[in-house]
Amino acid sequence: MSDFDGNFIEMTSYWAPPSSPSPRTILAMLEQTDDGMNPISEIFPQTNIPRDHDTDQSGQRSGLRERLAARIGFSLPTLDTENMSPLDAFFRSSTVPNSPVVAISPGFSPSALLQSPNMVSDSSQIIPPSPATNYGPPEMVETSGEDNAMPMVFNNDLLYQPYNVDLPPLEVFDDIPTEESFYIPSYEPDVDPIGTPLVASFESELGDVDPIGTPLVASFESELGDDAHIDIISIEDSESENENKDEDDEDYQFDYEDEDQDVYLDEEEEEDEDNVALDDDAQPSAPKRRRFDQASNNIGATRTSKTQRIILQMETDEDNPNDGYRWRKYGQKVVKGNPNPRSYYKCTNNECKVKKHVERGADNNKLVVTTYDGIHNHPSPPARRNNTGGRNRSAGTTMPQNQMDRTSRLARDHPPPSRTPVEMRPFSSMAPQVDLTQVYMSGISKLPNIPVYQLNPGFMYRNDEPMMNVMPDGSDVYGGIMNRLFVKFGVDI
DNA sequence: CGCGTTTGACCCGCGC
DNA sequence: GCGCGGGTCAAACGCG
Repeated sequence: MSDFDGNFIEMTSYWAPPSSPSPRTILAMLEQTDDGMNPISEIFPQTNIPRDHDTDQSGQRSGLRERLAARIGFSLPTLDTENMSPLDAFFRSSTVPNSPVVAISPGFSPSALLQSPNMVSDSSQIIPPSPATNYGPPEMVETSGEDNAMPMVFNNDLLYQPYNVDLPPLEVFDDIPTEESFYIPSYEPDVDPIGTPLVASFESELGDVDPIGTPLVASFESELGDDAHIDIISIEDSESENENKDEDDEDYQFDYEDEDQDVYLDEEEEEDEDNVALDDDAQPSAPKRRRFDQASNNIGATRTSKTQRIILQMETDEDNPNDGYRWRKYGQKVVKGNPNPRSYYKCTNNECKVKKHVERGADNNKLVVTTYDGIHNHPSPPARRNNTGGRNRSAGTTMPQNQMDRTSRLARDHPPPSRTPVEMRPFSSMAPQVDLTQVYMSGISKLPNIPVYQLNPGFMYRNDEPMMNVMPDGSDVYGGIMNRLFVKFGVDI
């Protein structure tokens, strides 16, 4: 089965490092009228991505937009990136190519970056990282229009790692490759001035109903407040068990190999074992997982979709970092290879099937590995400040009422870190938080040096009132984009 | 009392 | 077939 039939294509390695365009350049490309989804090759003319299986179309690959238009008979409207302020400012400010440090407005959350995988549905949009963004000293770029701009550090000392994006064979777009693997940079452990390099990996699967979905993660401000910085290793879509199981297994295997090989580059040697555990946990869990929602059903046993899985590793003192959504813990288990228990959470939204599990690294207790499974079909819930009940733990996200007590069990393995109540964090209770959804939607996911980023909590919270700068209509922009992208396709978003 | 956590039992898939 | 291990359930529990 060719990739155009929904099979995966592999593009994991061996690309010729192109020069890196600045975000501005990319944005400019994206803003091109009538061509909001330019093939990456136009942006990265030097891009030379090997295609193992799609030789048939490799020469004629056009942008997603074009192909979609060709397939469905109408043209995809261009995204109005002009209205994406401060995103706009964010990009426009990035006038220095390869700048590892980009000043952005407060309120921007890195979380939206996690939402990008679904958008990268065209292999032609794959943008390999630029070598120019590596091994060089960080540069700071000031935003010209934001008084309260905060630096968002895009790591510049990076190792290339495979960045797998395994996209599902959308029925309507069955001629679109479903898996893409490209490289994103990751931290060089020794050069991180802040702390131990973190690794975050994304695994994504698409839900059948919601090809894109709402932001899986609203924000990670809370983590950022705790010496958190995040690395994104990979984004990949993994088809859940059932149909094409054999093929899935193959895909998994392939991807695992990639990650095993590269993810560990970020980790300390002595943590390899731990990483293996994490990786095992992160990926094969899907196939091993119990039949999906057997009790609840719609998707049920005949689920043909993919579930988006995003795996983040970050350093934070929070056991369950605020990501903007509310979660209910439904289980906890000690998994093999990690003395720290893994906690299982479900999104508290009745109609949302998103789950996540959180665990601390076996060797690094500050390392929190959060695996999101699924895509939220709703926006992040509003803050519940001063709400009835007034339970602190309910403010915006899960904050175990007895977090401190609960973690006492963990304390026997490691001293309890100082934890700041979520509610006391500048962003935590300010949901829905504006995130980088717009960035993602407008193509930032294609930026070579964006997926791996580092946030300096000090900068993040420099402002006492960061939310004042949050883009007030972020959700509208997001919704608008969603509509413009999918409404015409008849996709229920 | 409401809401969320805790925790042991159970389910399920996988590998041997 | 069996054991292992990850994931889930659901009653009990606890906090405000």
